[in-house]
Amino acid sequence: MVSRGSDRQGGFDGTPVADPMAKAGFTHGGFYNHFSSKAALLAEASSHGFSRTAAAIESAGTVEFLRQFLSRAHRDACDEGCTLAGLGGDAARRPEVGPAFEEGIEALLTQLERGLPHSDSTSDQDRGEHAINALAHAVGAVVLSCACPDDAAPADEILRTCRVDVLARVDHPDDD
Amino acid sequence: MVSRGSDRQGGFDGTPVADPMAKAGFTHGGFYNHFSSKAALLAEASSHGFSRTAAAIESAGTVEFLRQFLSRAHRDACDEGCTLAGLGGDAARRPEVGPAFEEGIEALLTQLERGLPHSDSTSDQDRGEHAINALAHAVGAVVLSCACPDDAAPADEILRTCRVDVLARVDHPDDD
DNA sequence: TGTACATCAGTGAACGCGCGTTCACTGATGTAC
DNA sequence: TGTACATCAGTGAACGCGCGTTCACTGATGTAC
Repeated sequence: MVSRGSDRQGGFDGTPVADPMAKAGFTHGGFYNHFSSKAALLAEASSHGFSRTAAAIESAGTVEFLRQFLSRAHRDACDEGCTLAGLGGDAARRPEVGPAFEEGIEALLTQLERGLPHSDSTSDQDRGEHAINALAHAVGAVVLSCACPDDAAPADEILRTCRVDVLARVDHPDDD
Repeated sequence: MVSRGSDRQGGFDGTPVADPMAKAGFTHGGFYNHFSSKAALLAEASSHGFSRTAAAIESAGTVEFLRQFLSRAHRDACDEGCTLAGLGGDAARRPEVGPAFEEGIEALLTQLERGLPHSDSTSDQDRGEHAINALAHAVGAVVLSCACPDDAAPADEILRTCRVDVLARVDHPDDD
């Protein structure tokens, strides 16, 4: 199994502003030419992350998006890439990102609701519930899987089991 | 809706060791009589948290535990109490807590697997998968709900929808 | 085309603060005799 | 019972470091004339 990063520290508090600046090829001094504060960067990164997720759903399709979301590759890249993975983390605690998250989650649910396969007889309410359940199930799987240490057996099993279940329910939406 | 804490900061990095010491009625100087480092406190708190969760399942029963887990009261108290809520957060990133999490999650899954209602014909594998799916779905629901700002509509709806679904599937384990 | 000036992204040194950690000290408790 | 001593939890001042933020400065780019 691929290691998910040798130094697992990171996170918002664990990442100095100098880091992203250095990665962009600059020194940290210029940071405040672009953001009013470190928290502002988090807010911007959050809504940008939601936009990218929305674009990914749009281009790959809802079902395929869920499949990729529940892949090992996505989980392993989660620390850097996935906005949703930060949901349970410090992001959710910071008031500055509240609007980005509210908007992002709501848009995400709407998009899933539209994109999920449904029979014609499915009510709007059921569609909404399916979207919520699929998203929560998928997010929980990734979060749980990420929480397991790299070499622990459950990490992959959780992901695999939930991928099978989420996709099965999405493909057969009218079982109860 | 009850506010989930006026200052949402907190988290591991956002909580000085002086805080828990003060809450216990001491000054921060004595901290190192009890823990070798701040990280050691996190590790101890994690495994203690898992123990409490295990005890809660034991005393309330699996189904009732899930119901409470997916209640507003539990979500609102999550910042302080729930170990699982920290899963997606900084806890998962710190190597020191790896063992506590691996052990805790595995024990939790075993306990759920044993406690979930099943018909006699259910295979061991299916039982295991049901436990994983229920846990991931429940964790994802709480994490998502926590990530929504206090007054946002989806916060409660996510919780309610997932509670209904998780409990329904747990009560009728043999639908597919 | 050339000169003067404004703008502004980027630099890197410095400031200041929060907080993890250390440490000399105090005072209470227990034990030996 | 009284005395001397060890132990040890707790105190609070101090240390040191990381890092968010500021700031004077540089150099490039654009514009007016």
